[in-house]
Amino acid sequence: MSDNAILLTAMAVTAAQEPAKVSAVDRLVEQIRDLLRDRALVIGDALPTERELGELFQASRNTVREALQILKAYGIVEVRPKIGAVLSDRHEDAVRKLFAFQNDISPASFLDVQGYRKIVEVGIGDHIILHASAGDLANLDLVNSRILQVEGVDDAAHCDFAFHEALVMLAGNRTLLTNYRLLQPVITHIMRVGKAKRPVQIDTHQTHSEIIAALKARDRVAYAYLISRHLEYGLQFVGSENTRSARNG
Amino acid sequence: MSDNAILLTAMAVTAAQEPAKVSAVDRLVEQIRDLLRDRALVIGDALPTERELGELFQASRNTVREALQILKAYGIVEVRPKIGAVLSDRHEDAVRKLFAFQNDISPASFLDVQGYRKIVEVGIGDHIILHASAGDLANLDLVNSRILQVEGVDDAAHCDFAFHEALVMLAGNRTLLTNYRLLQPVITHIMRVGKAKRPVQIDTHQTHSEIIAALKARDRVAYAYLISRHLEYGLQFVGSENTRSARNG
DNA sequence: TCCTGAATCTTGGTCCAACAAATAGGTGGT
DNA sequence: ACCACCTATTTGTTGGACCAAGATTCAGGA
Repeated sequence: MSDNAILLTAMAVTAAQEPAKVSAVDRLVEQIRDLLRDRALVIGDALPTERELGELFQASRNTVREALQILKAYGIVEVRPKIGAVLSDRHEDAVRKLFAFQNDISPASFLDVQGYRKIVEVGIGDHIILHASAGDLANLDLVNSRILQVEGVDDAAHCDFAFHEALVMLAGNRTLLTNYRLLQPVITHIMRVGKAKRPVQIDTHQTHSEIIAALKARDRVAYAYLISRHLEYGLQFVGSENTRSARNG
Repeated sequence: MSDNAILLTAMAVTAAQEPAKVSAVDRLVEQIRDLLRDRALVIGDALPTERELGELFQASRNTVREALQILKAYGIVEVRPKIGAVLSDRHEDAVRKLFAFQNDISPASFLDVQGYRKIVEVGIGDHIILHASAGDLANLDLVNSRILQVEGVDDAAHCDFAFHEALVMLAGNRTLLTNYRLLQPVITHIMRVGKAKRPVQIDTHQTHSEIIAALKARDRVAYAYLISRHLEYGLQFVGSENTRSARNG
């Protein structure tokens, strides 16, 4: 139940040193979060109206609105006209958006992200080989087959990502999966750039198939080799790509 | 009826295609971001005052303030009384805070996070062994030695984390390091819980030393074994640990 | 001239009142 | 029972007001 409470307490302790001088807006953010917890609201439930919140916590409606903007930026609530603020499940989207914000995409970060993927996707090989069921691997085939059925560069990139995401899923670690998904905008962007140079759906599908085959054969050396080569292969197409148009969305 | 349905659908489609209806606050957020880019401001530079921004973009000061709250939540700007909004480098902190928000801490996620660390910290072994200089490894010794000089559980946990962070740093991948740091609150919390049961600074220092020795010997098998055992060792102390709540004020 | 300290001015923090826009929910007609 | 309309409520946005704190200015003394 109060797992969040534990975390919040820990965060508050680490972020101590604050001499009690806190703005009304920040106070309201905390109070509204407490309200959510106390009332045990679930996704979709509505908060009190802005005026009610203001009266409840002795604050002006403007202050309430500023607090709600923060909660909204955090993906905790969505505000709809006439309805008011409702509890949202957009945390992960908010985190992803915010994370992508800092990654101003440059050729250097292309290399860096691919290096990250290499560490992760090679590293999970052992776990997949030891724990993945035949059904899991068949599902990989299914996900991989989708890339043959799409046309645009955009869809192909998403299918490509879906395959690698499915791989990471098989590692059976939620933390890793969450972190990997954070990079989705960057990774799909890399894939788009690569596929824009030359449409290689069939090649991609073939390479993915070989990777799946290595997993089915429980051949960890082959898997590590194939996935490494696969990730390095994509790099040659993102050489000196000008990506000044890094808009998030 | 079907006519109406078709009409409504068409309207919905056109409305969806056309996101021209955007709130003034969101528009301001974009405009201010454009302003930052156009003026090529650097960290510490000040934005125009709230009143000037309002006049510049034809918006009320309250609207400007709501936009600034969002930018502040994103860690892009910090607002200091009398100075105004200044460009901030707290973006990573904002991401970390937001990320920690969604990750509840439960025994299950303790296990999960340790599993993540195992994948990552084992996975980077090869790179460290291949690329780390003698100076890098000497620096590891230095970081490790600090754990002997602190007393409290809190400081010990931070030193412990600093060592593992230094390890990840040696992987030479910024993306990985950023992701690893996202978990800092959770990881240090795990460490605190473990160390609270029994203070083991000397043991920790000894184990870290053995890990460094394996790296110095460029022995990848020994490294993988030692780091795995080290991470698994910590798990036995976080069995059913919860009750540390006690809400702060 | 240079330093100092007080007066002043600017700026963010908060609140209030008002209006516009949107829509949930009721109301009445068919 | 269904549908179009109306109303009241709620968010969206604006302009203005005041306060406290800090930056700026400026006068006066060494």
